[in-house]
Amino acid sequence: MLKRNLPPVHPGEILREDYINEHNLTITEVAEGLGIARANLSAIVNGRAGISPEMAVKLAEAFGNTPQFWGNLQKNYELWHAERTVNRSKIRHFWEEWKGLQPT
Amino acid sequence: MLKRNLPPVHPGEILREDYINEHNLTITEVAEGLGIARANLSAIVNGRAGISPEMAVKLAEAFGNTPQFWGNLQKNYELWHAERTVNRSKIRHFWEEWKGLQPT
DNA sequence: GTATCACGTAACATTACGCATTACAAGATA
DNA sequence: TATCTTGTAATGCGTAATGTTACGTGATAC
Repeated sequence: MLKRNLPPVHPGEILREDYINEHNLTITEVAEGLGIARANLSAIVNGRAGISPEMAVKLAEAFGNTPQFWGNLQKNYELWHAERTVNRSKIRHFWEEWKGLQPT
Repeated sequence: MLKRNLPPVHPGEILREDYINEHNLTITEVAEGLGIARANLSAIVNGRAGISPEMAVKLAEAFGNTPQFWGNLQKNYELWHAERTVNRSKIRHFWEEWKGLQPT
């Protein structure tokens, strides 16, 4: 298992570079194709909004991949930031009290 | 790849059954161990709240598994509901216009 | 050269949700 | 009976996603 030290790119950046720019699409064009507002898509690709579960489904439908793909990008992004935000120091380690029952 | 037809259990249910009940813990006890309010944990295990990224980190720290574990449970739960909520009928299939460039 | 249009982004309002605080009901215990 | 513990609901706050509206910029039409 490999620990990442570098912050994962915002899913919106991948959306912009690998799907919009790569295929010479515009934000307006894609927003219309997804049935959402331009402002909404603009916020996503600029990192000012995340990819909601509903948006993940729409993106998958439009770009021929899975909602899991977009959901994973978003989840990894959020978890990476949460891991360095949350103060773990005062959390009780229940699993150490179980001696031999720890899941992976 | 296997398509699930049955709704995934709410992550809070797994938390309650496999971690709290299984080890004879109480909501009060676990909430204190996590450093959160009882009401907060109660809402989660009763399906009235989801597991946030921050909560996933805390649960992993307390129970000896990974934030990814809890994050995946939550993501799968949300995506399953989003898939049957979102109206895909009017979404443009950009990938069909790319002919041979579809990602998996 | 000015007017119009398309495009991208910001501002605002609405809605939903995670979380803390508070209040309440039920059961156990002194 | 009174007090304490436990679980849950109600309330308020902050944050975030979304749609609508507005604004600035560049291209195109006249």
